[in-house]
Amino acid sequence: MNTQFKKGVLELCVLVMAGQKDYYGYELVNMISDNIQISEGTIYPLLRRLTQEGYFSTYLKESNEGPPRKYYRLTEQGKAYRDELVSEWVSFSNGVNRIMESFFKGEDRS
Amino acid sequence: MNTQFKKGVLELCVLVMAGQKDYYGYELVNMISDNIQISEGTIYPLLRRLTQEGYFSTYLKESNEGPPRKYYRLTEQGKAYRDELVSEWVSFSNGVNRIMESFFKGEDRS
DNA sequence: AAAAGGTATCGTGTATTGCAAGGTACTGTG
DNA sequence: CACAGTACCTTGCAATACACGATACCTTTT
Repeated sequence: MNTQFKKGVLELCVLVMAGQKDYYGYELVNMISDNIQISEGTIYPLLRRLTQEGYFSTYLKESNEGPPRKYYRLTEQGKAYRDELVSEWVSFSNGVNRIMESFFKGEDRS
Repeated sequence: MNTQFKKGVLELCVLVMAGQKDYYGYELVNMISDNIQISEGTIYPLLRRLTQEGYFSTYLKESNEGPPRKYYRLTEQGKAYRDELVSEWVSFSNGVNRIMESFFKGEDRS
């Protein structure tokens, strides 16, 4: 899997997912890796950065299956940033699709 | 515009576009920037790298509107790489869409 | 209680790549 | 000649995914 495709998009995914309800890190890792090939070492630094930037608040909660889990809650600032990112993503992916479509017309890529 | 979204995707766009017919650099810059905000400083180094990696062959052609144009032709190796990238992009963007869709259900993002 | 295995988090260093900024040079017009 | 438009190129910086490793807790087994 091309690692470059993931740049910025994983941030978008995390923000969108955490906008629905609070998740803990390991849970996000597993949910994302069901759809995209990623490793833990990618998500944890990302969550830390987004928290430092004020987009997440965190709290700990005990678990009966292991150590306490750190939950991530999207702040108001985080919601605004998420909406901005989503909007940019829609605009960008539309641009890419326009390019791809017009150049695949009548092309069989044999 | 989030610069991170573009990582890897511009390479994909250039390869797909040049797969149809030969283009010169300035032409590619203008065509892409009609759909996505980019600058020359992004595309020229990209074309040079892809040429060094054997995905493009180049030739010069005189122009009556300015200096000679350097045309880029996709090699067989380039076509194989392009097809691989396209396949990975389809797989990746489907994964992202699955995540986005499932988390925007019933979400009004007020 | 010691060992093993799964759960959960965090930090460091590296490689890739988009971009701003700047430079070179050719052609045709005023 | 000056200027605008065309066309190409290079350097240095910033962002960030990932590999790798470390820490630590819990439950079950021996």
